[in-house]
Amino acid sequence: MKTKIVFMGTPDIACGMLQQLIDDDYDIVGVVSQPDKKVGRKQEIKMTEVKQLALQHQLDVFQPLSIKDDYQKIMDWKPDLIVTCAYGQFIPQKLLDFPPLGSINVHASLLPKLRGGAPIHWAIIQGHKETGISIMRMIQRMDAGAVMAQKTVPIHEDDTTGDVYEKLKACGAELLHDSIPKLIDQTAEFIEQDEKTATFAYNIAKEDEKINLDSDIDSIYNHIRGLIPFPVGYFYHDDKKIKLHKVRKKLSDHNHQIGECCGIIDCGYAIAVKGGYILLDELQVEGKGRVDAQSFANAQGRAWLNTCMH
RNA sequence: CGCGGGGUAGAGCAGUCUGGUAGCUCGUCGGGCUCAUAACCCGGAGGCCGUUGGUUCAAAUCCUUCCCCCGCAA
Repeated sequence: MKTKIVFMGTPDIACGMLQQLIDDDYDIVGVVSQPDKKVGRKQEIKMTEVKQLALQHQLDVFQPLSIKDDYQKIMDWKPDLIVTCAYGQFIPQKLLDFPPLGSINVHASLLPKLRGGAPIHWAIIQGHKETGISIMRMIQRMDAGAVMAQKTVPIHEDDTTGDVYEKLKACGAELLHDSIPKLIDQTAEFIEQDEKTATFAYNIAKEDEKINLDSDIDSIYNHIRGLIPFPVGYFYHDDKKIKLHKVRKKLSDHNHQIGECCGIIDCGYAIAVKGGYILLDELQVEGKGRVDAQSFANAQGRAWLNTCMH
């Protein structure tokens, strides 16, 4: 008899895990996701990525506004196991304890480091050289349950959050594929996390997206690439917001002011900072479209030469 | 009716307030210079100035209809 699983997740990365469960042919008795939200200027209703994938496979989808009191339906599905990944709500202990095989979570960091909602972003912003996937038992405290499996993934110097995200999505699916059989045959070993070394990676807040040009070049570069492709970092020119979609860095001595626009260097639009230049390859001025460095330099960037970003 | 910016040559923009010859940088094509070049010089092609209606002798520019793109807020 196939193991009955309820999957709970919301954004795209969770789709990697759900897809793996589908490929591994488990009996997915239901999928739980956050309620659909209105997005964009037109406030159109958008289904969560997990819901879209679930519907493609004719799976039952449940979207409680608050799962705190609204989870009877999940128990009615009678799962043997609950698998979550980036669901977005705290799940009641009663529900976590309900499945015979328990409830596990796939988290994109090497726990106990970077507990929370944005582990990939913060791993890069903080300049980590590696991160990974952890699969652990769910408990009430966020990402604090005993770990049963971990796998490390390297972060290269120029990786963006998008790059690492892709690696972790694949890595997570693989680890999940290997882990569930161990739960089923009771061979899984759970190791408690060391609370003393726990760190946190809370969701990216508005103020986290503002790039501080006064920092050193590595911190700035890490900060920017950690926010690519979403939500994207920015700084200002006068009162215009400049979004940074694609950048490089160039270590170099110079006599420019911090934030000064220096025109095209190595095919990128150069902004002087402590220790070198941030080379913008793709940027976007508030109210305008996304453009490459050369296009920007042809008009706006030319007018801004010798003025400063901040 | 949430607030705001914008639609002008293949790309990025100026010009709009104050109506009167379609402009800049890049690309592209041709020619020149050079040992050579992504450099430099000369020349050319390429525009219903988003759409509808109006005002005017005359509209990219002023008023109006609709469409589309973007930033913010949610």
